[in-house]
Amino acid sequence: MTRPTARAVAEATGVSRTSVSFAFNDPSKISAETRRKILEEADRIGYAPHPIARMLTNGVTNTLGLLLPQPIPEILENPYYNLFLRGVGQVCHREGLTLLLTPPLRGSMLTAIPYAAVDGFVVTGLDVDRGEVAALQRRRVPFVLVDSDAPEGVPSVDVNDHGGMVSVLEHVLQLGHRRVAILSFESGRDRPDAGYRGALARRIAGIIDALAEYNLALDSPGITLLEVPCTRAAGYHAAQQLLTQPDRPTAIVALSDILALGALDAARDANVNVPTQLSITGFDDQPEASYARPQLTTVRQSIEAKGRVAADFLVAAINGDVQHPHQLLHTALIVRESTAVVPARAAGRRGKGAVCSTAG
Amino acid sequence: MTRPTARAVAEATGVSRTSVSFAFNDPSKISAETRRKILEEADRIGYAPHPIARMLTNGVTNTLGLLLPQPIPEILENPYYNLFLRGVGQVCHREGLTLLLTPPLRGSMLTAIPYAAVDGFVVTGLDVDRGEVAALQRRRVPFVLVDSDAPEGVPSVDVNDHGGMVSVLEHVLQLGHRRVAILSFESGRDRPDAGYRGALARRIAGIIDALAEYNLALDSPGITLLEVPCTRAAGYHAAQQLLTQPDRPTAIVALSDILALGALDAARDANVNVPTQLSITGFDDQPEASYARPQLTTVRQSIEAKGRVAADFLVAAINGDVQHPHQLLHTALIVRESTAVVPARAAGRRGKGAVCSTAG
DNA sequence: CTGAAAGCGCTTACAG
DNA sequence: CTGAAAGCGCTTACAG
Repeated sequence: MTRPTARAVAEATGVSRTSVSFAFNDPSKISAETRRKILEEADRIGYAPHPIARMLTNGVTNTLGLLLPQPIPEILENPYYNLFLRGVGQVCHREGLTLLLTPPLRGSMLTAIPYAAVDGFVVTGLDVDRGEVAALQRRRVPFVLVDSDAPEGVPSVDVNDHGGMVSVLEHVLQLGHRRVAILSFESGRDRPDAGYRGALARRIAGIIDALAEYNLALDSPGITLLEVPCTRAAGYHAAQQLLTQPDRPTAIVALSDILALGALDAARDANVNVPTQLSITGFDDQPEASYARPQLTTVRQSIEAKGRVAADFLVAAINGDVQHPHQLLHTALIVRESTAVVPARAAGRRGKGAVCSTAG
Repeated sequence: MTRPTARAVAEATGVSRTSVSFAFNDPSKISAETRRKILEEADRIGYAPHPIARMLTNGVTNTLGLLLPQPIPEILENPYYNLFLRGVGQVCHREGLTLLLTPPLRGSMLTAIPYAAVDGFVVTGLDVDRGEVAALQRRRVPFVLVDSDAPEGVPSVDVNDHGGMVSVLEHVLQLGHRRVAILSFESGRDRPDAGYRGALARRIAGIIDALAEYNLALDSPGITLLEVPCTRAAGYHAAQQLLTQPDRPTAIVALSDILALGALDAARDANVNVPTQLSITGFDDQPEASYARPQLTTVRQSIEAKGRVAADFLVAAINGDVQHPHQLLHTALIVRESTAVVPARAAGRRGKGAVCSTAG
């Protein structure tokens, strides 16, 4: 019942364990006949070199680790990660590597690291504030940071979150919308006052800057910021809430397509026409965005490219490349069918409201 | 630049390597003070026990392997695997395990096995004909077979493919359809004459049985069987082809939702109304099936449950449970909006065609 | 409570 | 072309 070892093959074949190893790893060092005998016996008893012993000796696992911020089932619910995984998977395919999904252990991403048999990590969703990067560096394991705030000495991949957010919000404001709900995914901050980090921080900054051009701010009347879990259902419920408010928003700017699609569902069920009565925008440009009806106006980023570039950087780092490349991928505003000029009635109401408040 | 070892910690702290190991694995065996000193030094130099050395010694990896029939990027394009992975992921989460995605190595699933540092494999999409199972068994690695033709001594999980297929095809035939295109995903057979295997074989058998009730067969006039890659695009193109035929089918029965959704896209673009001019059915009941317009009539199977049960069985096998459970999950016909009685014109034409052929 | 020693299963210079 | 030996880094009975 116990696994066959090289010793068993060696004894049955009458050769040394060295020869058995050579049969698998360097056939040029033994005779063809010896090799044939060894492989035949190995096949017969089901022997293959123990992968872990081999990894220990060779110091190579041929496995890329993907350090995740949430348990695997939650990660896979998010289409974002599906695309990201594909990008990483492309590199795995090209390089002949396996991919280890490494969720947090006892609630901590860092704790999971020393248990993973990998050559390096692609790190996504890490809160990089409190010494996490330093801890990672001390481990002497190659890694690449994605969508974080990477310090100089660490390879990293990001997208132009700030620019993307500015462009979509400008688009909405140009259409005349002034009652705008920002639908954000949860920040993963420990405390509400901890401040935003990484990609989300850059998107929020983009929102603030775009609003400022119109003399608005996050706390201006008519501007709302909601944080919800990053699921279609959460987008649905948040939008449902918003649509029942007396002075409901004329535009919902979501920080993720999945949230925007949920909002689209809610509008349909509430018989609110998009875009004539309500504009909705997303972020990501996932395939779903163009399958939706109306097709979603959104910010395109190539999530797949992000995964691919991150894995490329990791492979380079594993191969001893001492560069620490930072790549910033571009974003682009994709205007489709889900945005339109603010409804006349709402614009009128807005005017009236402004007069009222001036009078009051 | 080299990784710190237990020896380094031991020397810096003035204790033996044994004590260092105990500090991490069995604190009860050393004094609290000694432990504190060791952990402090370990943290300072970034030491943690080498995961691979630990795996070799302990004989446990805390990793589940998922043996895949295609490269990772292709797998992730298929929403089926997303759901399946979630099910497996749930068990990983519950048990505190990581998940290794193991694609074929040099084109072979079997070749990939001896390189993976895992405690066992969930095996999906394996062609179980030619001794693959025997090879797997000889390795003495626990594994669970999914959607295959598992022999008695091997844990396995399947769904009622045959019954599901019978019920959906009966539904379509009862609605009067006699020009029916079966849209199948590719079988992965080496040769066209190799015969179907596993789940696909059972579905095809279900089709044949349902047709037989109506005195039809796969090669009856009006019945078509197409094999295409399992992607939305392939479903689209296949349906596009079918819809331009002179005697185009009045129903498309797809063996997968993703194919059916592609067919739905094609019908919309060809201005063919579903279901009044064309009925379309799927298989799986993925979330997309009910988001689609019209909502898709399909066969429900719980892909997620399949993954979960398979992983449960694997965990049991790893824990030395010597049972070899086989589980057959149920399927159910879900009638929604994409099926309707055969169009009168087509029914008429069919009648006329029959008369003609009799006359001819 | 601590330490010297064996063992997990392999690979690979090195000597023959 | 083949074999004895060291080493990869750890864990854990066992003796002190």
